[in-house]
Amino acid sequence: MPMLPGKKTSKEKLLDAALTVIRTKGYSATSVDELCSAAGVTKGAFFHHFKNKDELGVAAADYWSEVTGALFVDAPYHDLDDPLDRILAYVDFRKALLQGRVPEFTCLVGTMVQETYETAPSIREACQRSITSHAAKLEADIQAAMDQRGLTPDWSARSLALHTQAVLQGAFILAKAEGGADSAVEIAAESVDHLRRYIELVFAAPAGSTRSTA
Amino acid sequence: MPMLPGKKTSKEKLLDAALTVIRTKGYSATSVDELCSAAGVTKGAFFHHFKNKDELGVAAADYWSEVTGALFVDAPYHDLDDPLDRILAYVDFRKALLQGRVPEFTCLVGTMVQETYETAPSIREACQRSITSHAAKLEADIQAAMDQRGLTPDWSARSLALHTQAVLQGAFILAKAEGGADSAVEIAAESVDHLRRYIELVFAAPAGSTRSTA
DNA sequence: AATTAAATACCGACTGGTTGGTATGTATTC
DNA sequence: GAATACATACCAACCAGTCGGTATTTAATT
Repeated sequence: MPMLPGKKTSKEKLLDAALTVIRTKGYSATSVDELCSAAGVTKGAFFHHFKNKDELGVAAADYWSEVTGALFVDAPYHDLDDPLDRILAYVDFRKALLQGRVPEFTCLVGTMVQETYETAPSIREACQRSITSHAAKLEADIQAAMDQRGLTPDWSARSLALHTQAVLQGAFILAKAEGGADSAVEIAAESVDHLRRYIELVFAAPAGSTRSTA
Repeated sequence: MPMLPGKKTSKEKLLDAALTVIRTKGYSATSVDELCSAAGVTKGAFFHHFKNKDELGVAAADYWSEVTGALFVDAPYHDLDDPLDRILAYVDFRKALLQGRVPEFTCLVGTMVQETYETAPSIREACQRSITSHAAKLEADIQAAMDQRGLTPDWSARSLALHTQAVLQGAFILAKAEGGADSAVEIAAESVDHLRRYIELVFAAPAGSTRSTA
């Protein structure tokens, strides 16, 4: 269906609106009507593209993976030679994204899965896909850094990759609880700082040896 | 209002039901009617004790602070002499609590604040109180451990205390996304393991790290 | 190139059930 | 007797989802 380029379809407008509205109000509190008026489309358009509200939730999670995936692919840190540098640059990049108001830098799938993990299995799965596929890219660099240093710790590359996502998701919750924009950003950023320090330490200190970090 | 001891009032029954139902379905998706039937009381009882649904949300957050506060006060790790041991024992205790099904070990206020931070300021504030007051108890031990070792790092005791809460909240989100009970618990526990390792490393004070001259 | 058929992309009024909340009543406690 | 602690019936607004209709695009046929 090649439409006029630059002209967004109703489906795209609805998905864009979903990212904003759901991150602001949550999934359950977001009504189909509100989504439609935010997107500037009618209810008929909504139910033409999505069988029901849950199917929009799944599509929104997938769309989120696309949008954020493109953001991280375009990020500059992939060029670095040392895999550990790439990991740390990723963390720095995540910290740099903590800007503006809370609904703008928080994670759609982290928000949605909290509300739907028991009541909407298809949405839960879509959110899990989004998180784990993102973590998998990081896991590759973590494994490379471990191999390069000959590290064989009692934790896996996967667990550390998921841990980074846990810290970020938790930082978002702290920011939401804080409320005010500036202090919320600060609190989230400090958690990311701790995460960065952990990664430095855990890669710097194989049993016994000490190494101060730059 | 001293009633027959052992006989729960409608208010208590509603608050107990709120902890379970809201953690399972989220705040917005939990209807007043459902709360009442889960608690075995009528709607009249609900609106006798709470002006509106949001006021129950606030009361539930406060109640959550009471219940969990009592849990941690009774925990055995307070006896330890070394403040760092107390911190690590706290983390171990949090890890030990990761048992059973997801709605049973996840956090009420972390769930609620995600949905309400923009739409219900009073609930957001109650959730913030709950998180920060809990973190404050940990912060005291962290500060004591820092003082004992003469550590003057570029992070504050408060930021590390909040970071522990971020990791836990993030671990809950990962567990919710994972779905299946066993693997969900495992993923959350591994994040707590990383947190414990970070605290050990950051207090290990290797040569080259900042130390005060006192 | 013109005509037609069929699929796609909407539109917006409508529906039946659910929602948070109210009004009015009564039984019990202080 | 007055406040507290419920109970029940009720309501207007809102909810997700439906349905018949129309405009537009694509494909097939002539």
